[in-house]
Amino acid sequence: MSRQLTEKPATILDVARLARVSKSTVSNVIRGAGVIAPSTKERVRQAIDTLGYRPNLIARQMVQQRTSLIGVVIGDLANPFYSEMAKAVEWHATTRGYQVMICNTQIDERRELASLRSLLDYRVAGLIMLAYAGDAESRQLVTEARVPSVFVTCMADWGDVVSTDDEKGGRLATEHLIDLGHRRIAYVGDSSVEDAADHARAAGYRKAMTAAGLKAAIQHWRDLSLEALLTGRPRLSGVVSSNDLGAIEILDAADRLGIRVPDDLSVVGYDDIIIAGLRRISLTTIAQPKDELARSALDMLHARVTGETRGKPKRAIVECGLVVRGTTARFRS
Amino acid sequence: MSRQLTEKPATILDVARLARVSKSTVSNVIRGAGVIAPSTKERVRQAIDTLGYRPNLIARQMVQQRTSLIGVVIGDLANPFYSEMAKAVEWHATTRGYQVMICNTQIDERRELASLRSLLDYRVAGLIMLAYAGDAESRQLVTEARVPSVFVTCMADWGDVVSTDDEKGGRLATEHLIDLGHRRIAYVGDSSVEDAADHARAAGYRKAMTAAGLKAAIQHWRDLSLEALLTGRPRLSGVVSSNDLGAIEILDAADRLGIRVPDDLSVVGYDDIIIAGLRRISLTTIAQPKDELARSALDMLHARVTGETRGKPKRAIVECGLVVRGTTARFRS
DNA sequence: GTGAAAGCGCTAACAC
DNA sequence: GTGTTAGCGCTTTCAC
Repeated sequence: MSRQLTEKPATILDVARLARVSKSTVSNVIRGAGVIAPSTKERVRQAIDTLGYRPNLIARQMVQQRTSLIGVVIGDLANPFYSEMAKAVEWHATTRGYQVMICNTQIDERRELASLRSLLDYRVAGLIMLAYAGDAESRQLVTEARVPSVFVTCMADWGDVVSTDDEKGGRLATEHLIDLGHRRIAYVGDSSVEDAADHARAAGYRKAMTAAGLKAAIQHWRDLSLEALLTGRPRLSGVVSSNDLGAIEILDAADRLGIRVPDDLSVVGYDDIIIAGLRRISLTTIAQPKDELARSALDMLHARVTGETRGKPKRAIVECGLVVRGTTARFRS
Repeated sequence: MSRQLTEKPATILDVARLARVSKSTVSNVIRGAGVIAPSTKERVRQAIDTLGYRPNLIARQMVQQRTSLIGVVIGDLANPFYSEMAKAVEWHATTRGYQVMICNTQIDERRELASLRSLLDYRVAGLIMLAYAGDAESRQLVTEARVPSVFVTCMADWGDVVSTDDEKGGRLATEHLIDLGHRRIAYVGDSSVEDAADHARAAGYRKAMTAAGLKAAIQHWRDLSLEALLTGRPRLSGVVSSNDLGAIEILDAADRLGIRVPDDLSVVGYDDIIIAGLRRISLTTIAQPKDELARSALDMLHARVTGETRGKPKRAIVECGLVVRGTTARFRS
């Protein structure tokens, strides 16, 4: 442990010299390969210890022609849904012996492209896409590099996908409001949610509305005055938001406009981010099981990386469920 | 761009062959080194394009004996303060040409040690510590590896430090309450805040209290019944929390106990995480300028990595400030 | 201006 | 059981 502090890290050759063996022998004991005489094994161990030697992963991966790096592409780290997912992904990746490289893209095509390029330049073994802006160039880049990719909570036809059943989630949220007696219910989409997921949730909403003989009204933040939505006539009594952050903004707007939640307005979110459970927010929402999404994503990716899975993109669906809290209540005219 | 999809990524040799030059020449045009005849330069460019060639960074960094990797050690990615900081750090790192490797430690010494080991095995050029459990073995590991480290919002005497003036922050928060007429004010520390920072904030609180002739009461979550704290006699009328998340928990507890904020109780947080600004939370707090902390940290680290700075650990302080929102009000008996 | 050659730290055949 | 050897893909002298 008492290497000179002025030296550069010890190499396998330093260890070999000190232990009076060849570097292959050192390599063998490190990797537990072949059969080595207990005495030499011990000598090597000693040498490794006194030098504080640690194998250079860059060098190892260079010769092995594969890295244990996983690129994680994220929409917005400051968005709790993404950061909570990132945490779960990091955990499951580390558990399987991978190291993650996280890139934050703000769902901007240029940044996504730059991130992907950088990740591929490092020869990542695989990609976890927590957000995908859907750029054609991105697609070409990744498919040409033949790097296994799994899309979590977002979609692409050229990689594995793991998500919850978004249509079911949208339906669940809507049916909850319908069951509570609401009739005028709007759906509000958000750009921070990937398009396909947003559409699926909206489709679930529409189905539930139609099945109940109600008129669907699908809105989008992009072209929406929250005030007009909430104060228009006839009065809305329920809102389904495509994500929790949007729902919380609706809560804010309602507070500002003197609309009481849940007395005058019921709101359902989507994601179940941690803060949705705060007493001050207490948001009814559709829970996405983040740990399971991440676990599943890493299982799929790992299977691709090892070659265990090959061929056509696969798809995994994990269950979502309604969590009833304080922002929804029975309709009162 | 039309490489066979079954091939492995093109190497510099493939480009050299196609352009009918040596690989050194290709290397030179890639790196813009030396003087190359425009015609050959063009041929090489063409070859690079048709092959979709991208230099293998692993190989490059192997020969250059240094990486452009930065290890980022985080306490808890699901904690908004950390994830907001992580976002800022990622941004500033990317901007300077680094790629980040994020490790989430839950401020657990064993996980921190494992993360650090992994990061060092990848030969990261530098380390940004957003949290530091303070393990002695961690310290030895990193100092022996001679990897520049900067501690952000946490402390160690063996690396550069960038933080806000925590004592001032604690003082500001406390003085705000005193100015509002509060007399019985408690300070509540939290384990998710690094010890040194927590202590400095508590010290600021104590100074302000003492200066006003008031009695300081420093508590810690670890050994605290929130109910006892809030309902004990004589009644507390102000609380300074060492972080926003803790402050929000106090808000929750107050709501639960029927204590009105800010009418019966004023609460000040620390960090100014995004959700503190939500109308439903509207937390008065001490703002840590996250972008500036991150920028400063990366400047310091970059200067170390390039050798521009050397020698004793440096220290940078960025300003913090009070943000008054809705959880504090004038004292009424 | 361009190329030949050495070598970064390691693994993996393949000899001995 | 252990050592020799040939690279992995790149940069970097140093000749020509």
